[in-house]
Amino acid sequence: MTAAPTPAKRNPTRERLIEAAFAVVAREGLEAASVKTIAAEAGITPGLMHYHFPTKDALLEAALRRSLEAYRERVRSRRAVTPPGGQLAAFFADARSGVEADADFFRVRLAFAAQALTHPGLAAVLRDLNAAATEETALTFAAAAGRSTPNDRDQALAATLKAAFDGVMLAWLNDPAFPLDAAGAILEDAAQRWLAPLP
Amino acid sequence: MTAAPTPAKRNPTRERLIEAAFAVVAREGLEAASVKTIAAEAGITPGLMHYHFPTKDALLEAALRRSLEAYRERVRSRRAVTPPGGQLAAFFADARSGVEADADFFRVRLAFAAQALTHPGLAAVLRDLNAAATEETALTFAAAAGRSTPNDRDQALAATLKAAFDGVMLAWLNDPAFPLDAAGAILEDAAQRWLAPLP
Amino acid sequence: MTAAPTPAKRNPTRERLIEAAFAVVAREGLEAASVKTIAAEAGITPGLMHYHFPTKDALLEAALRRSLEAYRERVRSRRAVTPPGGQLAAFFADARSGVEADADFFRVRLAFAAQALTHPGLAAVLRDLNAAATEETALTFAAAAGRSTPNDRDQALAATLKAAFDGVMLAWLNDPAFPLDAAGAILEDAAQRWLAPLP
Amino acid sequence: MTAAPTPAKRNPTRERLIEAAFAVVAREGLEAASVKTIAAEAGITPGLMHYHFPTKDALLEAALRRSLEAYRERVRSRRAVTPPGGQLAAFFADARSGVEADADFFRVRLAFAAQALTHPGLAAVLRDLNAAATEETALTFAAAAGRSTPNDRDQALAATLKAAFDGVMLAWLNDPAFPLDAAGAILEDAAQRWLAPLP
DNA sequence: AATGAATGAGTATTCATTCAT
DNA sequence: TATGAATGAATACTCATTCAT
Repeated sequence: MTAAPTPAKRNPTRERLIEAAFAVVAREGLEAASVKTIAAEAGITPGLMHYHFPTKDALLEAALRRSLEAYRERVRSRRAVTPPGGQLAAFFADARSGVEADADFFRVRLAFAAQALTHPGLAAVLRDLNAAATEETALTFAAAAGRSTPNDRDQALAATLKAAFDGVMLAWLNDPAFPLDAAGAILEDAAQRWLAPLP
Repeated sequence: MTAAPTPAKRNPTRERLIEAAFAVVAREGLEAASVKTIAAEAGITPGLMHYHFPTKDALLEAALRRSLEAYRERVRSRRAVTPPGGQLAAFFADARSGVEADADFFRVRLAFAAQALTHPGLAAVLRDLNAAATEETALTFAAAAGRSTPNDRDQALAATLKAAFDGVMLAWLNDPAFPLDAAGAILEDAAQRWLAPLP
Repeated sequence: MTAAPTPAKRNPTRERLIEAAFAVVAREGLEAASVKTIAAEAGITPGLMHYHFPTKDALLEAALRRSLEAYRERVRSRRAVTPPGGQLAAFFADARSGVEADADFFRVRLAFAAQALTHPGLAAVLRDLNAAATEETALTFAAAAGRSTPNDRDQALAATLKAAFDGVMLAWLNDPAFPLDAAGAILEDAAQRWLAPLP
Repeated sequence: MTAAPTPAKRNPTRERLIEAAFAVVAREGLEAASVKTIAAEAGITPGLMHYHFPTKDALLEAALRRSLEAYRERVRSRRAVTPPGGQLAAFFADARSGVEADADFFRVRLAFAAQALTHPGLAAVLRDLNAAATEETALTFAAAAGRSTPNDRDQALAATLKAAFDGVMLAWLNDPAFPLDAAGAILEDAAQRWLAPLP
């Protein structure tokens, strides 16, 4: 009895294209992500891209979707292994370590976010996946506050902190001198205060 | 004795080009900001652009610089008219109202921020002007805390809040359902707590 | 003893391809008749086309040949059932009704006629099959004039009327307001006068 | 006092493009009329074509329009110089000589007629210009019959003969052995009979 | 007999830039 | 200052064909 092959094994060229698109956008930006460049990165012919994807934009969207899903998966798996009580600290440690580890991911997301301002289709993808990631984060905060399901405050906090971290990433990507540690501390304070308001 | 003419009067075509570049990027994004489109917006011929600017990128950089200077000027003039004691509240009211009022400015900045990831020249411009804007904001926070010059904590807070607001902008531009009011409250809390830590 | 299978039964895929090519050319024109489109119409894979035909042009030529043979067959069978004396009237009634009934056939022929101007191979096919169809028509005219074999005048009349009807088709296909009835009457007059010149 | 420059002198590149498009379509067919080929024929760069015409189709349409206008002008000027009474004979002599002289023009028209079956825009152009040419021919027939303005029968005859001649052209272009003289005689008979029906 | 993947040449179009006037 | 014409390289995408399976 043979196990079902993974998607990557079932269609290796398609996977290589998605990874190549991600790599090129992360390294050189969306502007440089021509079909020719992506195909070269994937080691294939430009024409073949259009066999696997109807359009260059379809490939880029697939790459964005894939990278955001991977990000969400990382957040989820961290939550699963973190003991109750340390959730909030773990989130921040995580986010801050991710700042350095996942620079490529944020770079790609920034590129798409800028593009999305004028591409409604892309904007919808970003919106959907941001919502999913925010929901994931809200669960973390709810758990930190001892709730099993997030309430409105948890949702708002999750959306705000996610957006704030994105902004911090943007600033840090542009200027490595950005005070990352202080930013983490400030935002962590904000989260704690919001979750447990003073009497 | 004749007064020095304003820059706009001294070289009206150059000014029109800068304004047109800003308008096109704000409305249609960097991708659509071709020389042809910008020239049409300015009411001139594409060829003439190269008389006033050596390259298209030089024009775009000028437009970015101009828009950031305008932003900085707005922040500065607000600080001048705000009575001491209300500085912090004013900053937030201002930033939050600006969220809606200055959407074009943020749109343009986001477009350039994405571009800057792979354009060192642009990145330098953004870095310089971001630093200036942060400095301006730090002065506001210092004043709110009764200091005449900002200390390190003021600087870090200014950098963080500026970045956080940028991220909130990004999220809100992508999804109008973003909880803008809650984000403002959370970040204001963070600022107050940071400026006046509990004993 | 088994009867010989019809061509269509002997090689159904090949037949489907020929019919699909005809359908696509009739509906969307030669320009749109790509291998991909024809294969989709036939419900097969583009690659398979090259198993049944060496090139795309060979398939198109087969489709043209097939459609002209079908047309010739229709003319022949009409002649067989038309009583002597009514041949001429039948030919015109037939041609004029064919104008509306066989629009697809004419559409395809027009497309190929244009193509044939620069494709000697196609031109030869059209020449051969036009000659056969003209011969068929000449027999009709000879019969109408009481001759068992066509003479030169019958041949010339057949060639001319066939060409004239083609031109009328072309005009009518381009502009449905074309006076089809008057054209039929004019050409019928011409035929009668030519077959039975005044003394 | 300088005379206004002719259009050709005022914009020579545009004119060269129109002539080159016509020449390429006449010589090699619409299929081969790529921007690259046309530009090479005109001695310019492909990119420049798009400076003078928004689209390849716009250029081809201009070429078609120009050639049909030239044809109409030829018909008109013949009518002007032909003495009354000889109009009909002149028309046929003319048409038959045109068969050989204007082969390029007919070739181009056939190519466009085939294309027009699936291009509504082109079809409209052909319709308009065919109507104008038919109107011109109807004037010739009316004059031959001693009328100053064409009646319905003149119109129908003009439309029919024009279409019939187009069909004859098509046949003759495909097969030089086509009996052109007989066709001319047959159609001339038809015209005379239609214009002056027997009592 | 049939598929799906791959290629390489070809398509129209856009672009920043140059330059003579 | 300003224009209009011109270039050459780049763009996404299509196509007929090939081939291993």
